[in-house]
Amino acid sequence: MIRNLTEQDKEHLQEALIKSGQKVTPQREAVFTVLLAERDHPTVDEVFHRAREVMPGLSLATVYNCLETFVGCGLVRQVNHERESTRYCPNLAPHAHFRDKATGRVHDIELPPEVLKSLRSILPPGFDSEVIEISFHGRAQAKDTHSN
Amino acid sequence: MIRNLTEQDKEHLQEALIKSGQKVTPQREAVFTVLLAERDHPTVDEVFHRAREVMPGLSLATVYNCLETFVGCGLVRQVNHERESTRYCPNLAPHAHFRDKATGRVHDIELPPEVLKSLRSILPPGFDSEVIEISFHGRAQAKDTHSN
DNA sequence: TTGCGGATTAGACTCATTCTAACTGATTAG
DNA sequence: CTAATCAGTTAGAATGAGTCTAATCCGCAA
Repeated sequence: MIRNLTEQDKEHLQEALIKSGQKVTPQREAVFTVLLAERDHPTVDEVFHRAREVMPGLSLATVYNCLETFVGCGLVRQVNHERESTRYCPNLAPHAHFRDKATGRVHDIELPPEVLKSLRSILPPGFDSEVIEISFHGRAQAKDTHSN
Repeated sequence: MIRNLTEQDKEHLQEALIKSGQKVTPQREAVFTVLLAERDHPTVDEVFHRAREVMPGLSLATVYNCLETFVGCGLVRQVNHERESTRYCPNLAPHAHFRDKATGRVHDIELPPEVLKSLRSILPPGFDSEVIEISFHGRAQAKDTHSN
């Protein structure tokens, strides 16, 4: 299930870490591998259990640390919905999230630049936004739209 | 600072509560009054302390209960930002939120119908959304834009 | 007056997340 | 080499928002 990182992914990880002055460690590789393997917006706990299958000694604190590091160097995004546990997503393209009321699943919704632009345009002068979070909440009757 | 409800607000509260089969109580009036008095998106704790000034015996659990009731009957909206404490907002018109990085303040941003529409249009067929949450995060150099 | 049911209360509890302090292991300095 | 340094990891304790529980309150109807 959890296959190894491709050379490309490995380089991507290395580059991002080194660029922000951090090291590549086995734990970070394991956590990153888990994130890429199944892009279903896992919680920290889910990442923890999946990564443990590959690296049994891994601690929860480390998973928190790794994920925070990845967020810090722009490798992954946090996804929050109401006050549920934070989920993580390696999709870096600008996108919104759709939270399925029935299943709890999170789907990525592509966000065309013109929509993004029209959103930015509603900000009054003097407001400068770096991040825009958009999340839908409702029902999806879609078959398994690979949630990414 | 905390003035009493206007007749109109009182009726609004009564109507919403009764319509969903619940009672008007002094506690609910107090909490609602606090929400209308200062529309700065207070946390539960802030509401609690403000309401206590007027009703010293009020318990935190009741504030949670009241706010949940209000959300349930559509009197107020919850505002969540990342995993910080939930905030409450009596502005019912469709609007987005702008979270000021520097001050932590939340400002309401009017949401024109055409922008809302363009947002809905990015959902693939089969996705049906009842709620859309939009939150900006950045810096506002605005003077005190009455955060509502 | 008695009983019923919704509302309120204090305090215990949960659970995601953060913190702490000890430990590890690689790299650098002497 | 050997020691010092330092980022990263670890287990477990601490935090804190929110929820649950069980007892009590209170207005209303029989």
